[in-house]
Amino acid sequence: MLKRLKDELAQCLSERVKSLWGISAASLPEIPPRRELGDLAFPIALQLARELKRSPRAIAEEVAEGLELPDWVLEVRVEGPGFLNLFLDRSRIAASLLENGVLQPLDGELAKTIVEHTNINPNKAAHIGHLRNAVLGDVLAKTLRRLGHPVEIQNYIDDTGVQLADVVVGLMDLRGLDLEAVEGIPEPFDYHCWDLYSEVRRWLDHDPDRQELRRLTLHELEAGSGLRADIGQVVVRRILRCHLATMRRLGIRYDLLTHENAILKLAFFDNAFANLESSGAIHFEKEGKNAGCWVMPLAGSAEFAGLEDPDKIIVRSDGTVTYVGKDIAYQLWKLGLLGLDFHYRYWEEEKVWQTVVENGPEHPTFGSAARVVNVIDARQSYLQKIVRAGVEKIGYAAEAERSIHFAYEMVTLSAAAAEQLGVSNDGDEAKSVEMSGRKGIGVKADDLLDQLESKSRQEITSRNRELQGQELDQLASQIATAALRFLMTKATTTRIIAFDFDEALNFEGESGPYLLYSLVRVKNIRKKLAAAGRETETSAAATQTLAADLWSDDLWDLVLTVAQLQERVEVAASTLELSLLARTALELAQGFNAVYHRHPILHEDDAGLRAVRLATTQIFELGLEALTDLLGMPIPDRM
RNA sequence: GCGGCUGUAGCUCAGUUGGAUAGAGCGGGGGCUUCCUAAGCCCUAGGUCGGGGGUUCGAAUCCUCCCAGCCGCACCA
Repeated sequence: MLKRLKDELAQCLSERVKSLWGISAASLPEIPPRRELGDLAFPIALQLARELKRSPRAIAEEVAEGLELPDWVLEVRVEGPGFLNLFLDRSRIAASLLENGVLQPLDGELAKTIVEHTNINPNKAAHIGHLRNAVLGDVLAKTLRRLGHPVEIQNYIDDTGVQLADVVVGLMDLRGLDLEAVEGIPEPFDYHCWDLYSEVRRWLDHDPDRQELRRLTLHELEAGSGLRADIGQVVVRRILRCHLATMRRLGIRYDLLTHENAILKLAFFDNAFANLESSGAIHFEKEGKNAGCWVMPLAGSAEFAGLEDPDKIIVRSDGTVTYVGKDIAYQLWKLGLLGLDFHYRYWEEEKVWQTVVENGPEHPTFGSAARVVNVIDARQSYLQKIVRAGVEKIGYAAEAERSIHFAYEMVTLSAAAAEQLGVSNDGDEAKSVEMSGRKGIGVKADDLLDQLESKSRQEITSRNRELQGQELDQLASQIATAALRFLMTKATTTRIIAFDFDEALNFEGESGPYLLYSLVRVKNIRKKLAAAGRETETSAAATQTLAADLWSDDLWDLVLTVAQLQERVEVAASTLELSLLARTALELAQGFNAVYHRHPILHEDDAGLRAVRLATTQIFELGLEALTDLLGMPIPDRM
């Protein structure tokens, strides 16, 4: 809501400047650092000082003199070097937040967005690096939906790749298991494969002749027939079930699982190839080191300046298609430009749609989005750029523009975490260590969640000794989920997270539990007020009539932050910087906890003070609940 | 070599389009519980914003040159 007020004020000011000096000037307000300076600050006089060759303060004075402003601005002052500061009608703004809510969908009909995330290779347990991807993707999807975008969430399953092939080789050739034996491996199957994968990698490296087994397996996986393909299918199904269960612990779900084998079987690439060839995006190389390949030239585009090899191979000399080639075809499908569709089947046990090769039953429409956001870590920026360039070269410049790579930095293990896991970091005491599925180095997602739940349980029982059983389990799970999701979202996307056990398991300070705790406090206040027979809330109408001096700066600060929520959520969604949501949530909780100690409600006898504190508490709750909802943090009833 | 990211308190990090006294958490020191849950609050110490130069009324933020670290630049994904 504040945004509309800001725009209106900016308009007033620019008209004022125009009438005074005939200059067009636009100035957006900032929030002054301290509340006694005002609620909104326009630096317009500072910007004009040069042009008008006058002191900023004098300009500001002149603008302020006789300035007509909307009636919810109570006072205008010139402050500091020449800021034009405004004081707002606190009761009115608070009332408006209670009346209209704190977060509205955007205006107009919005086009469909596909958010693709998680994309874990189905050959081992998920680790905490995968969690960063899934949490960011999920928070983005939730945020877009809340803003009114239709969103389809996809999870891409590479069920024909080398990683899967290696595990199949491990099961069959290293362990000597048949189909039935693989089915019989006890849970947790993903943990079993985690160990097997690193073991088979060593086994393969040990004797180069064994590479032939991998090649054979890969071939069968791609063809989709043979015992190796059958065992591969079992592995994919079992691992996928583990991954979906892990993600469900975090409240993460998908609309569609897209399987690579369907892309191959349905010959998606053939269509894409025809487009790539006829548009001249790729050509057949007759000589040189890429002889026999179909390549996409990248030279000439500034984006790819300075590459050693300016040509990207799309079809190999043996006729097989590279990852990038398949991904271009898939991206075209997502944008509705391929002219082919998958078949679909509903996976009953997992309650999710997945792509299949044969004609399936009635299904919802998938794909064909106006915008596609691929959540993939920053190491793959180069490949994502090529995919985008491919779409563009075919002639879909606008669609390429709406193919967005949501890049984020990876999760590594802090030096301390590496040491606790017994992983070497090359003798450098302070160095963090990259995780590696191939080497079996990493913290498994379920292990971390278990630890977080155990810690939560311990904290809860130390305060609520009577709690046990299902209720305790649920609270512990909620708190663990919140802790983890907050941990993954509070970091800015450009920063590598060096995962540390102590930090992750710390429930104090800048943590998910800290946020939840402040909301639980609000619930408790309401319970106690009800028990004492007092009003449990202040209505919007009553808030509007509260005397201005009841709003102390600390209460008002909280309201003002909530008033900025809409703008911040919109910025977070459009810039893909979701840490802004987490930071704002933290700012609210910190503000509230301070207010909580200074301004008791239950034990305050003055009705006016009780009303204004209660109104502030309600507004805080609206704000923080909106944010925790976007962050996917469940709110426990007690802690 | 080319491209991307990073460098801010002992540690982990925020810092909106250049603005008012550079902030938070952890850790350190000190305090707060007959009163809505101490997963909390308050006080305190701690800074050459990697370095030099420049633009500006004003620079952590923009430009430029250095220095350091991480990532990427396959007929792997």
